[in-house]
Amino acid sequence: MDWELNKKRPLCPQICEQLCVMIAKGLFTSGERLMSVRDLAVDAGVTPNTVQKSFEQLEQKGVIYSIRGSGWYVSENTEVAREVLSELIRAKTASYLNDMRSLGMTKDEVLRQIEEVSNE
Amino acid sequence: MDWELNKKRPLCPQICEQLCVMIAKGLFTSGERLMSVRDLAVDAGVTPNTVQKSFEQLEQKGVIYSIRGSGWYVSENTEVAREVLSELIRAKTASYLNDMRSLGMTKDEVLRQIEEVSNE
DNA sequence: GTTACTGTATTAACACAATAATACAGTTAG
DNA sequence: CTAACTGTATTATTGTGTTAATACAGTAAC
Repeated sequence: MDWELNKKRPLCPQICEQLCVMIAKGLFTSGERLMSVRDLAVDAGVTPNTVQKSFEQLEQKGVIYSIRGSGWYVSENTEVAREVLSELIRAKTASYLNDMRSLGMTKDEVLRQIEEVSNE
Repeated sequence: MDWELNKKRPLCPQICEQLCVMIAKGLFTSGERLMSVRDLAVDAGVTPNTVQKSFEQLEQKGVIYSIRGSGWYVSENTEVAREVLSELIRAKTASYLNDMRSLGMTKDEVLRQIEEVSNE
């Protein structure tokens, strides 16, 4: 699995995001066990510490849960992952639009820019 | 002047961006003197240190220049500011689209999302 | 029951952005 | 000339995200 983490952004939230995407896509089903903290750390090229923090944050949102000594598992309700993802997309879009507005761009100019950058 | 700096993002680049916007908009003309490092720091609510760094970065790009003991001035060619701004907008849009792609969004879904968030 | 895996917790170290407090050096206006 | 402004440089401190190296505790399989 390729994590292609962006080194310019904090790694912890990126791992959270990618896990949500995978659950939302159905790559992991309800109750399924995830990779161990240590294995995922090696796989993603980060420290176990960072993975542990990511898992804890997803746990707090109800996306996954842990069984001490056994592993981390996907929650019964995978809809939670989809909701977390939707909100994330909405927030990132709002942030992007806010940035563009600060740079003096109108909505139409933004849309044109997206078309332009898409065709590269 | 309201700087409305986003505290979640590094302040130095934000000051650079806003200055470019102002120059690009023609609020400052060629050869015009900018606010002093100290005054702008008070105005924007940051340290003189941060403003100094912002100015130096813009100087390196050819947007402004300094006369020691006198002040900072807008370059003769204000087109440079517009180019810097264009590239910034392009980079931010590319980064945003990359994020959306990582979150499993297609271009059309992104466009729809922008319409949706715009109407709030 | 032992071994090898799990999650969990703690402490130290590092890099980066920013703050804070100065100090030094050049300019400009009175 | 001098006083009050400029830009510039230096050093220390803070907060955050991350790495690193352990240690402890629970689970599962042989």
